[in-house]
Amino acid sequence: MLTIYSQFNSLKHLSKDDIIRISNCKTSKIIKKGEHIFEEGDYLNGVYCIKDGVCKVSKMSENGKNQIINLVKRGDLLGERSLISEEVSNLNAIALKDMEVCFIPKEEIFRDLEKNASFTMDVLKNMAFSLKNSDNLIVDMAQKSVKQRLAETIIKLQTKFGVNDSGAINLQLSREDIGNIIGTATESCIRLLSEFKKCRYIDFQGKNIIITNKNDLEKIAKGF
Amino acid sequence: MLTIYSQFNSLKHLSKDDIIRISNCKTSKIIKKGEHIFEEGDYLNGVYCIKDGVCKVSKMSENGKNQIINLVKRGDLLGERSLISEEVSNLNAIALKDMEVCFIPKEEIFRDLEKNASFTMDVLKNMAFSLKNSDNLIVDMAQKSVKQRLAETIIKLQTKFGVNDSGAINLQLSREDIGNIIGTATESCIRLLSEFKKCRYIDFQGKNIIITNKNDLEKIAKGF
DNA sequence: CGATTGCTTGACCCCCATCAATCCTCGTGG
DNA sequence: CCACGAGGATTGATGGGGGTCAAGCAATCG
Repeated sequence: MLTIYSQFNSLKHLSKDDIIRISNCKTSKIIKKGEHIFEEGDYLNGVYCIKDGVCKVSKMSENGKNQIINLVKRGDLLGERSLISEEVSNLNAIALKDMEVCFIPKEEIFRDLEKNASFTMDVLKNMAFSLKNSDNLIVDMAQKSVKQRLAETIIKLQTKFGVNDSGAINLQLSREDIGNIIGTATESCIRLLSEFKKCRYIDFQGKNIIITNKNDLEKIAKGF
Repeated sequence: MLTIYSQFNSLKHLSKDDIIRISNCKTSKIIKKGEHIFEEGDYLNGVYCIKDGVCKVSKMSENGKNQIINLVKRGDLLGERSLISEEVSNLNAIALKDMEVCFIPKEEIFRDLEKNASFTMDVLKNMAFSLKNSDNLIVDMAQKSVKQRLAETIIKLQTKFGVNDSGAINLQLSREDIGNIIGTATESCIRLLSEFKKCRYIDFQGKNIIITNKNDLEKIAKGF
């Protein structure tokens, strides 16, 4: 459901000097859980490189409902898209855990884009990859039931964030957030989660989710 | 709703020589209405440049339902995404009118991408633009009602394809296709269209749609 | 001129949004 | 240390949107 895989990890194709230059950027920032990195309408004068933590990337619909488009974690870049299209951001980025982010000014990025063909190609490939994921997400949103989407989302969350010692998905999400990922009301989301628990597909550790029957969960995601 | 605007018109930044070289490509093909240009799983050894006609780009969901992701017309490129990520296509492209397409082999595109920085940057910008549209579409699909999506789609179709002499949207779409664009059953789509007609927001010329009250249609699209 | 395909309308019912009430949990201050 | 308040989680009740099946109608085509 979510574009789970690490996007925008384009830095790996930069030369060693480039990486050092970028790592030494002066403006490394701490963002606390719940604070936003940027908001819809902000002009991003660069991109953010996530050194640690996780944030949700979301957008308000015209109906006033919130939709989470992506979850971004350590090693990902943030704001690349708006920078390239040279527009204000159309998305909000809010920390789900305390974060450490490093700001890379526009000029440095564009310098790389101009001089470093393999960096550009890599950005291009990541963008192509994101685009494919977005297209898949459109299809899922349009055609799948809430139950299917929830099952798929749980699986993808585990794939992306892994599990802790108890086997629970290694990311703290409120029920509301989960609802905003799959595009449904919080209550519907809760009801389905408790149904999944009754059927022993999942279990809880506090609010966190433990997948106990991945097979059946996958079947549900595919519509059985 | 749809990503209506011309994407992938990256050719404009190519040098004159490049354009001539590309225009002289030998493999120009005629595709008849209803035929497909490529299918899910096809390996695209290049991109298609649409010289004339319109095609729908769609994807089957795991439920077996069809979702139209985009409509592509004269001047657009097709298959750029799969080429860049060097994967088989995840989409189907089927002609809605008779088409003339020109095939540009992979090697030529990659030659341009390597040598022509402004071409690459332009591809990048188009990709960023597509990505933004896809994100918006995700939000719409997740949060808006079918009625809202239909209203929005009608407006965008008119913006993209213009109107003919009678003021009807200049593109022949079956009810099923419209349903597949907004992600709903054909019957629901028909019912809403006839409701819109009763309310005098739209009218029909044969099967084609004429917008008679764009204002109210826009209000509906925004949720009033 | 049958026959196939697409359009339209009706009936039915389930999924899910919404509103409301209660419970739980955790941080804060007395 | 406890009381209390606020925000999140949960459960119930309810109604409407829209999916689905079915039947009739229009139109296009060999």
